[in-house]
Amino acid sequence: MPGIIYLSQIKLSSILNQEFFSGYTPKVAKNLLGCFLMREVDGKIYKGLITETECYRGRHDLACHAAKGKTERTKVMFGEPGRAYVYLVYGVHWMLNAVTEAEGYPAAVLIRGAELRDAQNEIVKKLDGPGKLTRGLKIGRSFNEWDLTAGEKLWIEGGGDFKKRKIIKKPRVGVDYARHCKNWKWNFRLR
DNA sequence: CGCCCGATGTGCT
DNA sequence: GCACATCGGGCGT
Repeated sequence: MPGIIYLSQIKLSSILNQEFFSGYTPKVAKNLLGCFLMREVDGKIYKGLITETECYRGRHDLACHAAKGKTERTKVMFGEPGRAYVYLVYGVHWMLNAVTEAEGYPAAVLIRGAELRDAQNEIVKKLDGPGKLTRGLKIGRSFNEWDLTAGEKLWIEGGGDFKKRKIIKKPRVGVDYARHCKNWKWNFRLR
């Protein structure tokens, strides 16, 4: 299992499992802050400390793609938690989401920002924006429906002391069309 | 900082 | 066929 560090039987870092993703989406979105988005490319492992996430939840959420029902594109959001939902916006940018909640309930967390860190945990590059993030980590359509809990190619590991850092809540980005839902403070950012 | 607009897959008509 | 989109880079203020 890649990336797991054990010290005197204490698990310091671990791959997030399906149970983690099966929770209430705003809570999962907040808990993902400070976790590490891991990506393996040609045998090299890259890690990004997640700094910004956004919650999309249920058919009643007009900003959520599932509000328009289950389609070929959105069906993965109705599936099992812990899968990746990857789609294209504006014909240019790939968006990486983690599917959440119980199977059958459509919801996901959009990963909007991360800090690429080296082995010394120093910031190498800021991937501040969902499109920049997928470009920086070479994530594209092939990862749609990817099992993020398997610990291969693309997965997420629990963070350390991130809960001590303050979380800023704001309305979601780019969803002005979503009527009353656009005001919901479901964008979460680490300060 | 704000505005503009490319570039194209998706879903509806 | 066509309107619209979970954006980002570039340029002007």
